[in-house]
Amino acid sequence: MLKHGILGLLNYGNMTGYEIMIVFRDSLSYFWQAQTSQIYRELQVLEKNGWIQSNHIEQNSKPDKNVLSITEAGRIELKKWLKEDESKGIMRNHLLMKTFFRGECSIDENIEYFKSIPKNEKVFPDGTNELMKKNLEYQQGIGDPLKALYWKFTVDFGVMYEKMLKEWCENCLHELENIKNAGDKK
Amino acid sequence: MLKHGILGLLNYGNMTGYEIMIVFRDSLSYFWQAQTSQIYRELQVLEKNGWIQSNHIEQNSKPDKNVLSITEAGRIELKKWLKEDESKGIMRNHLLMKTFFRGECSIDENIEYFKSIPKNEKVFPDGTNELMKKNLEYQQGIGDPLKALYWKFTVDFGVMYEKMLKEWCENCLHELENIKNAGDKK
DNA sequence: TGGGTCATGTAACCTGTTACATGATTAG
DNA sequence: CTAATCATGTAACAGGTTACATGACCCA
Repeated sequence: MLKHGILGLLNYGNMTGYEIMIVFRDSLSYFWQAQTSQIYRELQVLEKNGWIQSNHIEQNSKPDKNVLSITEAGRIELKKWLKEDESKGIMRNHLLMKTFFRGECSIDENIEYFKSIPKNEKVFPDGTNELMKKNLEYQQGIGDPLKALYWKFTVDFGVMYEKMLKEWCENCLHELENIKNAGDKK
Repeated sequence: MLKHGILGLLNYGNMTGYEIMIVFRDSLSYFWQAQTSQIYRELQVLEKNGWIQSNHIEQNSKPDKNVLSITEAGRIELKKWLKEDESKGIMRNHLLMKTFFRGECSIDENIEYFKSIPKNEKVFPDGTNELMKKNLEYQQGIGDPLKALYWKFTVDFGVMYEKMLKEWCENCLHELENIKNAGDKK
């Protein structure tokens, strides 16, 4: 999946491993995190597969760099990946795993727990405005507003997710407070 | 994370690796999938850490089994895990990664794409009723309705998530159809 | 002179996936 | 007779995390 993410970015234009890392950090990190170490490792694999080419460029006053570009085989692979619908529904939600076992804690502790989630589990730590600004920058780099639309869709998802999470916490809190009050009256 | 999930289940009662796999498949798989191979490997680590004990039981007419039980050290570890709030917001959304790069496909293809998502990305492939039934069974096994409440919270989350996903797809479809119609008129 | 940016990675480890292997019983 | 259930795993590989290493330039 990361392989194809990198491939997709290189399809927009040539980049160094470092620049790929920046794009991940600024624009994709709210739904996919990638460490530099992982990016450089995947780049080796992508090159071995013949999906990308690297071009060593010497620089003065800065370290040398490897500029990566997507190959024709890489474009074919990218299209192939976009067409297939795995639809495996891979989900690994750390938050729910912890929630599942909260019965071990007291109701008061759990009320605090659900109050803290919307604060801690922010999808966009710097807000969506920052992200939209970056989006616009990249859009100008790409030059195709239709492509940027799909970027926006993923941000929309994040916004809706954050809202849903807040609602869920409120619902859970109501139920817990009802139980607490019922217990107090007895 | 899987380690602590297993620990949490063993805290409800003694189980074999096989039974842990069943619980994952029937009750947790909509937010966490675990292969048997992984479960057995983690069980070895848990035992090495002194968090669980295994008790070999010979059976006639069935293969022998290892019944696992949580130790005092395991209970302490479980509580510790529940208290700490990593709040790393680890998110790795395959769906959004693919959406992000949909600009490579035509609008018509993408309309089909967003129509297919609610069908393919079902959180509960067998519906929530099945899950609630299982939940009730386990609840009777545990004997504590308050603990089952947190199980229900996680199901609530799944229901809300599925609903949100559907809405998101509809929003995306509207935007795409507007663009398509604007293009047709020209 | 110290921290941030640019730019590259390696090594060890942990976690998750896929494929394979065994073998008895039981229900259709 | 065949498929499912019970019950155990191993091996190899893929993907993700953490820690470390290097080094120059630029700005305050």
